[in-house]
Amino acid sequence: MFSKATEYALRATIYIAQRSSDENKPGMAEIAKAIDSPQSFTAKILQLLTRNNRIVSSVRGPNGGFFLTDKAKKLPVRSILEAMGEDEVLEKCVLGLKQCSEAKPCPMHTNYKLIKGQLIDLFETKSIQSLADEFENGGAKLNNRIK
Amino acid sequence: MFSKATEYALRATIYIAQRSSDENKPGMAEIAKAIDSPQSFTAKILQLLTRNNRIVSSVRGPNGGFFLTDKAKKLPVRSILEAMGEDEVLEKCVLGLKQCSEAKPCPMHTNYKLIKGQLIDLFETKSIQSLADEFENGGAKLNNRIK
DNA sequence: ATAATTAAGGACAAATTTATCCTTAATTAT
DNA sequence: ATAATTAAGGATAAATTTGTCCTTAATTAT
Ligand code: FES
Ligand code: FES
Repeated sequence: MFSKATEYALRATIYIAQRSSDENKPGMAEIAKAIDSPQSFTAKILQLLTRNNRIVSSVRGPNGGFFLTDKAKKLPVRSILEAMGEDEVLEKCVLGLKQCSEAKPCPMHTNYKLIKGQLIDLFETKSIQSLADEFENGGAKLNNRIK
Repeated sequence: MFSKATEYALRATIYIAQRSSDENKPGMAEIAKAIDSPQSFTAKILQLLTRNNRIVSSVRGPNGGFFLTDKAKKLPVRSILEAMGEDEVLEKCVLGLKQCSEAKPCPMHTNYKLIKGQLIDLFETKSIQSLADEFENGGAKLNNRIK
């Protein structure tokens, strides 16, 4: 559904949201290990998310790392997709027509639009914080390396 | 959601299902034009779908082209995804964990699994024929070039 | 039989995505 | 101030996806 880059972006952001505080900010090595992603590539992705502090914030130097402002934590998950330039996936025609519309629907449109609506709703309603909470409770994981 | 290759595969197969008969079998040029896809690339994709007549059948020579057997028309749309080696998209974890499961759910799992279930159901329940019917009725399109 | 037509298939090219590595800049601790 | 730490950023490479082109094989019409 999403590119690897966006998957890493989602997992990394959720991890940072849950693990960062004023005293403790996770760094690249920790994050990449926790979400099971290639470190250098994930670093590049966090650079995107950090531009203008749109989603993620960071500090350099000893004890530096990444964190989310309270404001950022309240953002809908969809804002991560937007920052990654991949949120059109939610609006796209499932058969790849140039636009998904009632006016010129593809043969799957009538059935798919219901699912599409729920997908959009999910990504717009759920906040980054709410996912971090699921992670914190211990019920949800951000990796599943075969043990 | 799907690769371009799979999008073309879906549109091409639906088009062939509706337009082919014993007397008239659409050829590559016609198909690519009708579904607004690059002809040579689409030809490669139809080669995949034609292997062992899994989904699409073909005949070479004058008045040759592509068609679907009655049996093939009854296949679920998911079988096209399978032939394209892309049906794991339906089962995948939305955050890219190696497996989507109740045992090790990601933070979106609880919400996403409902949508996922509907997606799987849609692709397993809908037949290629039923989509061809929507196209035939004229209500559904397989392209939307900006006119 | 011959020529024309059309899909099959191989080789290759372009574009995009994924990934690594190294240098620079900022910040902190000493 | 100096050294250590950590993110930012540039350059580049590898892998995958998307796409084209040309030759071959099968079939049909004449
Ligand atoms: S037009 Fe295809 S899903 Fe809406
Ligand atoms: S584990 Fe992520 S969607 Fe099921």
